[in-house]
Amino acid sequence: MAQRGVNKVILVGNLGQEPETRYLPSGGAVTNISIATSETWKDKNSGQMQERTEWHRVVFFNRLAEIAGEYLKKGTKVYIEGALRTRKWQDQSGSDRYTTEIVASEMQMLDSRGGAGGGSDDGFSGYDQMPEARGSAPAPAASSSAPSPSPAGSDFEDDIPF
Amino acid sequence: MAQRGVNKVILVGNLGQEPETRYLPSGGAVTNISIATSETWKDKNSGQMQERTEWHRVVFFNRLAEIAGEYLKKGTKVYIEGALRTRKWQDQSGSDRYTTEIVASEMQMLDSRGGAGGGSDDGFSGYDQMPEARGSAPAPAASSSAPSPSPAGSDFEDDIPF
Amino acid sequence: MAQRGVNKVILVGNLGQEPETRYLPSGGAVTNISIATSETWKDKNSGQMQERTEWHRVVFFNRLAEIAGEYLKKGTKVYIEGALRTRKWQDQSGSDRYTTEIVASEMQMLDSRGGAGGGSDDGFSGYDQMPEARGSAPAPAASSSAPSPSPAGSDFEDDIPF
Amino acid sequence: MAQRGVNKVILVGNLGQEPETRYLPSGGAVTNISIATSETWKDKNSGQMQERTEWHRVVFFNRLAEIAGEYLKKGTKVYIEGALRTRKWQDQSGSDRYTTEIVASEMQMLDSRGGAGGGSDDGFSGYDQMPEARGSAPAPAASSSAPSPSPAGSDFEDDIPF
DNA sequence: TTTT
DNA sequence: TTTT
Repeated sequence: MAQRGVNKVILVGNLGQEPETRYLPSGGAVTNISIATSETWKDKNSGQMQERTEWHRVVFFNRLAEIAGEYLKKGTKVYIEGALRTRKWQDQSGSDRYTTEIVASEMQMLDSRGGAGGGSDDGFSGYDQMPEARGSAPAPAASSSAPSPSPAGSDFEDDIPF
Repeated sequence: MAQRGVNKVILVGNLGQEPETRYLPSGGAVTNISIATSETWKDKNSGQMQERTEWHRVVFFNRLAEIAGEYLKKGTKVYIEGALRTRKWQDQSGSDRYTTEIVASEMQMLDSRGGAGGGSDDGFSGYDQMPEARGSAPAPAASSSAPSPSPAGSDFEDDIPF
Repeated sequence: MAQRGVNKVILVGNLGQEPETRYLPSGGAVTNISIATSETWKDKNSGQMQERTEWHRVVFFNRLAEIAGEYLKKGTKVYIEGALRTRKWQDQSGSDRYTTEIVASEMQMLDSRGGAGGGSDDGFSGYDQMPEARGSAPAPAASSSAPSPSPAGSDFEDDIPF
Repeated sequence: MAQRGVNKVILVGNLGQEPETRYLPSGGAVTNISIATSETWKDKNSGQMQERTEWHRVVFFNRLAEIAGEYLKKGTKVYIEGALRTRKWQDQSGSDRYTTEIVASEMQMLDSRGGAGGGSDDGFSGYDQMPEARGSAPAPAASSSAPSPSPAGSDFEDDIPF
């Protein structure tokens, strides 16, 4: 609820594999995806182009997890906003391990209309059925949620500007 | 509630004057502040240092507006997260004018404890009483709100990592 | 070169019209685009869905301006990173007017490869020919430029992690 | 130099300990810091306030590394902008480990004037001597660098707006 | 109008 | 003026 400091991550990348959704004892959904970003540069010594791909583990909770699990696919390009979280866990030998993930609070699909006019027999056509959403807490039985910046009431007229 | 595209602004700057709070007919608070950011560079021709200050109009609604109106002061350094909104209005001659503002959805005071050891007889000491908050909609009688990134439930233990 | 405070804008939206490129006396290119972001919400009173579209003026300089002018088209979805700048100008009656723009420092095209394997007879296939770039200053005869986050040298091996 | 996708992190937090600077064989500086962000929330079941602190490993290269090593101290509040990078390394038993860090590309000190009028006998008074900077690549012998958004040339007059 |  |  309250934040001290700022912990914000913004990613745009493509899913490297299908999302994985599981359910907590509380019933809340948890979906994990892995998305890639990459950078290329020319090596100063060899003059050769180099490429480096970074993989990001992203986790969604609750309603966002359900949406992500349903609409995201391997290869989908997504915009993700979230926060860094490093989890501690034990490997088989009992020693501590740490994994850093992005806990998503917002997601938007960036691919256009489900594939150039063809196919998509599940009827999903891009932005029509929930391809964007705001997150909520992974707390037990938490509901989805989502307010914020948001529309001006009738007290503030807002027209097309320029 | 739903966003198509991303419209995000992040600012860190100082208030140029005292915040101004007013109330809508609905009872909701609206606070305006103006904050400065600046950049300096060396002019290529003259070799002289140049400075340019940018002023940003920021508007808060509802609960955030009350907090901003109460805790921010002229000179305060703040972190603001919000969205761009261009409002249309008419000047005295009836011609259209446009003003672009940042509708704040999150705010954090960045100054440390209440001001150089002196005064501050209201007992406010920096981070102790609400110096950070999340926004909600300027809709009539909207409540404050605030979900997001958020705490891990007991299903995910999270300790100090390194 | 030096920044006091933070002045950052992140946008993802579609161009409402073709980019407009012009050249400064110095020879530097300047490209303007207008991109839309929108939000929808259910009105509390009427229960009706509402939509509000926000239009953002974005300006590119120099190399980025050339790339934007060449590759962006009406309808293109783009990621933009930049800074807010409010310009003062005089209208025909000589009175002061202000226009707020986003001075782009980074741009990425988000549309996928010109349509699922078909067509695209101009040979442009998405990411292959410059659809992303970093900006530089609008200073006279400024060159393009662009370092930052960046690749790890051989001192830091970086492989695929998970 | 070129980015495919977006990999951006924005942090505001305090250093948990003194920065650690070392030098690569190439002569380039590398500074590591650890900064904390935290969030508090009320537990739904117990009604108790909970707090969770997240620690972020941040690494600076070259010129930024020198500045960070010189000016940042334990407790300093900083704004960091950077990119996520997961490094692979081997522990003593030879098994693979991964560490995720933020490679800083921009840094700003947010603490005000060196301590409320008192002390600071090194003469450092906040923003006067390099408390903000942009990063460059960790490549061998890389120089510092860094342009971007940036000042308008004389072709664009930019005055105080409102 | 801030801040350095 | 875009997009869904």
